Amino acid sequence: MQLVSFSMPFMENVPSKQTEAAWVLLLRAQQVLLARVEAALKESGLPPLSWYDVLLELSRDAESGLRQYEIGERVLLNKHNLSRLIDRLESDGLVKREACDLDGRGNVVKISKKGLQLKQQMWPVYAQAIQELIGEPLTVTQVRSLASIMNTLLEPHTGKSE
Amino acid sequence: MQLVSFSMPFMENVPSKQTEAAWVLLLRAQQVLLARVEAALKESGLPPLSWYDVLLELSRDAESGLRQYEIGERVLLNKHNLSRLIDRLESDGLVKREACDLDGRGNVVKISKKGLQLKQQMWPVYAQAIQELIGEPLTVTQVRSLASIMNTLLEPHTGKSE
DNA sequence: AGGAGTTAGTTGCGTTTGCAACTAGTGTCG
DNA sequence: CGACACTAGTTGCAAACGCAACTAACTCCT
Repeated sequence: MQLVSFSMPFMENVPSKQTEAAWVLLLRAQQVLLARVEAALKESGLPPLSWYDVLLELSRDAESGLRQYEIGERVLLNKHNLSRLIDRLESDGLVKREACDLDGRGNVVKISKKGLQLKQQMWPVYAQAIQELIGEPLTVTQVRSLASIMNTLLEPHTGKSE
Repeated sequence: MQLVSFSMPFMENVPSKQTEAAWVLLLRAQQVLLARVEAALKESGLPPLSWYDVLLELSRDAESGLRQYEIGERVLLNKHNLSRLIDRLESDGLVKREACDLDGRGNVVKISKKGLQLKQQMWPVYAQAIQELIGEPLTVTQVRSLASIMNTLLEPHTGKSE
């Protein structure tokens, strides 16, 4: 068997075994953690995480409200799904769509009293899950390291020089 | 404003700001990365990642095949969805269900020639995406750190002592 | 042996997602 | 102004997912 320990130009795009392993672990861990969070919410009779995400963003601009596309940007949801997610939130009385003066096609979404209540009701459950799943198993250093790595992954250009 | 810098018993379940931030970043990063991988596959006219996952596991036991529940364990997919995922794979001729001698209710799933081909066709696209998304932006140390942290998250009991 | 409980896998149903087509209002540039 | 390109949001349809109910076979226990 031939060992190739030097870097070969035509292999540049192949991930190392370590990289591959890290990816697989990231995939699995996120999958498991997310499932646990969703399970915790459901166990408490609460709606899924995506609802919280939207409510949280809306609560940050409770008076002025947000355009749908703004929510989409913050929550990383495409407009098709968002449109219907807001339908559901609205039909549950958690948010309210209002016509937008400045832009006749769009609308402004505002969170309602009930929406704020639900958000506050979800937070403790969510918070406890985060603490159990991230805060407790990891050291403070690891938490910092995790945040830093995820930041790099989200903005690859701030990463290592090539 | 009152600053609380010492640990208070009744607040144990609340994540620190850092923990919360790390979780949000993890959520977002994984979401973005996964979407990019799926997009890369689709761009090349290839099926979604979940197909690769299953084909990969099956290729590891190509001759003997795997029971469905075994696949489910490895790929972290519940049986409901798995059953239908295998339906799709089978109707595309990528895998084949065979009656199981040892257990009359179950069946053994084996990968086909065509399945192996597809798997090999998907790998370069997948591999390049992993390299671009993980390998390139991160240093070797970060990759190792990422793997270690994800491992800890998957098996909380091997984490820090409390 | 035989009945209770358990496990493997499928199926039906309602919800959610993704994709593409569509409406309607905005902006731009001649 | 008026044609063209663009953006915000909705809707229809097909695929995928989650849940619960179901069949069938295995295990255990007496």
